[in-house]
Amino acid sequence: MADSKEFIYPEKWLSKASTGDRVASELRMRIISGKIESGTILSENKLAADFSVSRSPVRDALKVLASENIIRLERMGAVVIGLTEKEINEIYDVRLLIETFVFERLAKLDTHELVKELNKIMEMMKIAIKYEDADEFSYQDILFHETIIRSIQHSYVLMIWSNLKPVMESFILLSMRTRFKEKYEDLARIITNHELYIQAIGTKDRALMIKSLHQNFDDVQGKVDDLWMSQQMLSKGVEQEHE
Amino acid sequence: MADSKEFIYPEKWLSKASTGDRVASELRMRIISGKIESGTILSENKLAADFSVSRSPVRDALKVLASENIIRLERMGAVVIGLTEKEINEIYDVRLLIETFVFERLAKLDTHELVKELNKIMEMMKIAIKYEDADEFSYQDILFHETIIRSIQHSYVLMIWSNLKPVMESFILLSMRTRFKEKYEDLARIITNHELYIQAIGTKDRALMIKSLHQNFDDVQGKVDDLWMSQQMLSKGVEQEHE
DNA sequence: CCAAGTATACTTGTATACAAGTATACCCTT
DNA sequence: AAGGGTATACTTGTATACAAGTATACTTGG
Repeated sequence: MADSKEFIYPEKWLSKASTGDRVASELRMRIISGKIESGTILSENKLAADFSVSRSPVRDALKVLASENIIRLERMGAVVIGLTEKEINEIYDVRLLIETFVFERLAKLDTHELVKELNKIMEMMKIAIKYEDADEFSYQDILFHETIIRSIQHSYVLMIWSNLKPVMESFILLSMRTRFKEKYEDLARIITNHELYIQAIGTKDRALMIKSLHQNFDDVQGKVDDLWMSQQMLSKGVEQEHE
Repeated sequence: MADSKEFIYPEKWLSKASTGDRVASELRMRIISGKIESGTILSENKLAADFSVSRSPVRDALKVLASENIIRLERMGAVVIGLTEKEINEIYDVRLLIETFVFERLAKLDTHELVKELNKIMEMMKIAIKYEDADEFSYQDILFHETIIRSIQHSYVLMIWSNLKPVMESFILLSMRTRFKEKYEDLARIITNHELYIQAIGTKDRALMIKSLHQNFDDVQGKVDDLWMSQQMLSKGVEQEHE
């Protein structure tokens, strides 16, 4: 899978991944970042040639991306859907839905171990900030939420998360990379929000949980939108003057 | 894909399906019905031989079933998970989650067309009962809920439904087939519940909606359990005397 | 008889080949 | 010149071939 274009998905996250997974991850990033524009028609043969692999892993990748709702498989070619503001809002609807569900379950469980685990992740996130490692920060951020969701051991809620995760991951990865460069001060607030979330879980304070959840979302959503749009503009070849 | 064993998934639902889809549908039915026991290890080669197809469609099928959480892909072979009572409860958790979400959205929309559409489906269901067509009844039942979910045009909620649907479909299909034979009187109550549901949507009466939803679930869940277990027992080779 | 190492018979993942179907473009006829 | 039909260059879906890795079983040495 050697290729001329540089890859934007972290190599280190693909240590044990199959070629199909690699193609899927990279395509996903290119679609979500806007490098591949919404509406584009992807051909299995063309992609196989681009990535220097056979059609088999490409087919696998397209199936995966279709199940994530960022492309649509049609008779002739796969049509790129991408992430518009509408889709981003929808994703957060679903996250809100499952995370509140998870919280209700957690209220009935012993959350001691979970809180400990989450605190560990927080430490990791802080170190990632210190060393300006946007990818690592994103990884831990995703892991944070996944840890919470896994803790209730609900296979079908976990299934929803698994379907959402790759898109979330790409989205967060891209926005964090931008923030680490342009809005470094945002990160402190993200940390604070997560700490509120942990506190809510520890004390089983529903009101606090809802608050931190919304704050988290508003933060990510509202503030990110600008970064987001600017990044998509950027990728569409609109050159920015200010060096 | 000619085979000695008879298929339990309705042929007519596969009119335009690929071989991979056919294999997936049939395997799903066999797993959920208990014909293939939980814990069984499936091999791509063996399945390909069983269904008289190549490995390609079998691979596709296994990937689909894995995404539905009824098998688990491992290093050597795919392990059948199946549907225990735990999974069934979890599925209904998720249905409750998304259907209540959908209802909240519907409260803000004009539901006139939707109600009309749902009434049409109800008529179909009644006719299916009249002609004792369990498969058609199941089809319309699934369609009923899918129509409601589709109506709010939320692609990511629809995605959740799409992931859940095949398993739901198989489950409902199996339990309806049993009911049409053994508990024919249940069907009238199902109709009543659905009519309540339509009424709730028409009047946007949340309390009524919750009530009919729960009634529907309690009905399907509580009462079906016996049928269910008996059916699974049956398939495990426990021969019943009473002809 | 037991242990260790090798050989074998599996497994999955990727590549390639082939068949069937579809849209496009070109050519021929009117 | 315009319309219809055919040819072609695509597309996807399935089958087969091959490579790399893993568990099991057997054999061989102690």
